[in-house]
Amino acid sequence: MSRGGVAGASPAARLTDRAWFDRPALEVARDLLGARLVHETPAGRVGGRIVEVEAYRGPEDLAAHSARGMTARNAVMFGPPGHLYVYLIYGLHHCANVVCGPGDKPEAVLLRAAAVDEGLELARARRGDVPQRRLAAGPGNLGRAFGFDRSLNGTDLLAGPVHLELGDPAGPIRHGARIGVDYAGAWAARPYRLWIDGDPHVSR
DNA sequence: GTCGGGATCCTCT
DNA sequence: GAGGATCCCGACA
Repeated sequence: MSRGGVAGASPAARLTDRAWFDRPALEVARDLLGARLVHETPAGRVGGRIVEVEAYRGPEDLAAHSARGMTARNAVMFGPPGHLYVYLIYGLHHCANVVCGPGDKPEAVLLRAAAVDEGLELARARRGDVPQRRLAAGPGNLGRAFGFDRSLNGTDLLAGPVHLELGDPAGPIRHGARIGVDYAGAWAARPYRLWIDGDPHVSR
């Protein structure tokens, strides 16, 4: 049942199985809850447990960037799974997605919130003086706390500076409508936002 | 070349 | 709860 939890004495192993990402976004989203996200830079490491995500389905999902076909911006979504798709939103915030599958299907999981438990000083230097629970609450804040920018777009999660360590969620998983995608009609109401119930690090 | 909108966040009221 | 910040990207002429 365990997917390699982080609670044990030995440190969690880096996820290096490409096939793990080669699944529908909803499956990957569920398994990302409780996993750790780590970004290593010359300035240091920032790591944290993922507590909130949103799944974006293939091109039929009108809320997904892949809905209008491949462009220079979203090309990473159409590439192999297990890569990072980073884009700038509102000219201010970098949002990070995990590209998944299955196969060539351009699905992805938006990382919305994490509980930072490593590199707190570095994360605070990037975010300013905010409570620990808010360091990476919301996709824009998460991107800033982890030091994500467009130079990381297309990064291989199996070999690059950003990687994942699987773990189990510390509470029940809840589902709800995605945020900020009202333009997508009925797709906006689908319960593709997943979070760990009761976790104080969730964005809303 | 120009224009308009966006998977957000923070501050102020 | 409302509105501004801020700029890349895509659509269109």
